[in-house]
Amino acid sequence: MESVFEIIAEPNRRAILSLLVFSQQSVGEIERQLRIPQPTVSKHLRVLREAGFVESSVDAQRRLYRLKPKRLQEVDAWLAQFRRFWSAHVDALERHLDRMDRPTSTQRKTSRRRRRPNRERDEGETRWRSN
Amino acid sequence: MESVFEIIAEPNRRAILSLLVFSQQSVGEIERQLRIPQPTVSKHLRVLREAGFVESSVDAQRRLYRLKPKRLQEVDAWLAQFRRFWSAHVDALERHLDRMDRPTSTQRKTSRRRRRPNRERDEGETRWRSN
DNA sequence: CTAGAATATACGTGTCAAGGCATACAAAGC
DNA sequence: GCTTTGTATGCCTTGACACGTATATTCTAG
Repeated sequence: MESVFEIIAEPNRRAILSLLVFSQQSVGEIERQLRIPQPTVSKHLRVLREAGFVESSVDAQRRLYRLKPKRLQEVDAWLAQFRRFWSAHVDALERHLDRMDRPTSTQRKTSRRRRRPNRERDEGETRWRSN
Repeated sequence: MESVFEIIAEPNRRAILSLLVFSQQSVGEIERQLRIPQPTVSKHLRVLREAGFVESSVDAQRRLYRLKPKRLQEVDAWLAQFRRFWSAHVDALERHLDRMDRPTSTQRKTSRRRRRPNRERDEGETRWRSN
């Protein structure tokens, strides 16, 4: 469980991180807000701390945990490689919509655009180059 | 294994996604580039497809897989809540550096700034408000 | 010094998913 | 038809890891 992604795969850990975005919190506060048993909270905090997502300060018997940005930025960095793709994809979608027949008024007469082979949706496969 | 984060927690799956950013690929091509046994590749592709990360087209006996942006954008959306925090944190760091003694030339004489209680590094806790 | 509050850790258990291997399925080419 | 190529699936084992419960640790207060 070293990788950033395995760490944030756990829903409770993500919840904890989301909590800490606002301000530092003690274990008990986290426990109460998220309704998670205390040992579970402590274990997740340990994982998060050892992974460098959070750090803690001692305040009497309390421990205050707060966010550290570095590791989450790693996720952001990994995601970066796909951003180019997104914009390209959005452009393609727009071009596609532009090519589509609009069911609005002032409809063109016979200008049927060339149909794409066949478009079956979601989870389906698209037959492509079967020539 | 429904959540976006569990899906991308698997290193091979992340590798596959990174590959597909450039262009669509057949199972065999992925297998050869990543040096992963073919059944493993197929299983991961199945997971990715059912989760909506990729889609496939049939090309003769090949299947060409390509990226779909939506799910990865969900990760980006989750990450968004932390971006505010990052900039705030960077600002704080800058202010901190400004307050620090610079070990450069034209050094002040005895102006030792107040030491923070004790600062033990990495994984350590910071003693805070123990008064 | 004792009681209690806040947090951490240990241990046992169940679940789930990844990987290896064999095999099934499908289309192509001869 | 049969063989080859490309891909999917089934079964089994193994290893993480999350959780619950109990207990240890540490600090405070009185």
